[in-house]
Amino acid sequence: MNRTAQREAILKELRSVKSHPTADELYTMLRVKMPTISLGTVYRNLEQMSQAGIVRKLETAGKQKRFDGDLSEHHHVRCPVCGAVRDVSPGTFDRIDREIRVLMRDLQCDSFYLELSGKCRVCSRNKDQGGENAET
Amino acid sequence: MNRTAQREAILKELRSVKSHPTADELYTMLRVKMPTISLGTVYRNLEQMSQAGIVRKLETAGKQKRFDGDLSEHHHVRCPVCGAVRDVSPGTFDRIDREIRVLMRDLQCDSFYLELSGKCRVCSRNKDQGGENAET
DNA sequence: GTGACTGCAAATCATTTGCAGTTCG
DNA sequence: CGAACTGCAAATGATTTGCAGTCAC
Repeated sequence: MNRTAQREAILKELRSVKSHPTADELYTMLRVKMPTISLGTVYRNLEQMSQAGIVRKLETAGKQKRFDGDLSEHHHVRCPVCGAVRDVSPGTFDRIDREIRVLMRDLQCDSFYLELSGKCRVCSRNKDQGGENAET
Repeated sequence: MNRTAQREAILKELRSVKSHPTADELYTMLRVKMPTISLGTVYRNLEQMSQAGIVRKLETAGKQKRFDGDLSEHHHVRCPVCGAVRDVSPGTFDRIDREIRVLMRDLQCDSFYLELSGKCRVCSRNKDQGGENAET
């Protein structure tokens, strides 16, 4: 894998945010500093880097894939209304993670994905009920 | 919600299989008995019935949504190679489920989705390595 | 030099939607 | 009858791909 300005910018941007952006969001963010970068390039590099294990492609529900530059083991909470994803403090699930891994052996599984669902700050505030634009 | 032949056929078919089919797979299966049904109708009804809580739309990874006619609480194992989904025997995770629900309170979450990843029977057999058509 | 990479545009895939005609209650 | 529903075809949205030119090593 070669070293290119685009790839480095993508990785740097992804690592600098906590928002688990989609490819498209990342593209928008990147264009500020690098106006000629193309969406295709962003997709290609994210795919490539997640194959290489440099970034993580989240297996979230919702149609758009989200990416995470933080490779440490941790779980996510996804807002069912707007789709935003936030981290669960690492450690919170340590005990549970261990127990799950034990069961995985019997089931011949080698990994798992645990996603919690809970409204984000913004969407809880909008208590105007909330049947408008739900995802999933 | 009206009662229509199409909707009943969809529900019956979904309940009769253990495969967690995609809308498209269901469409193919249904055409045998009901050759004029349209894919749009299958999508519309699955969405409608999952809203109504009659069927479950799975939050699996992978681009195509999968549906489950079994409403009982249980988890799934997804084959990372072919995307097939199978059930984990109910009960297996009871203890873990309870523990997760306790943590959910603190995190202001109201549900969670746990998906295990493990090769299905067919794909494990194909030990011709397996880098061909992986999903995710 | 040449293989990896880029921007761009067109293609693909899953899903959704508009519409005109049907069916259910 | 009027609302809910259907088949069909066209539209949408996310992601992928082909291509011709460019850059890294």
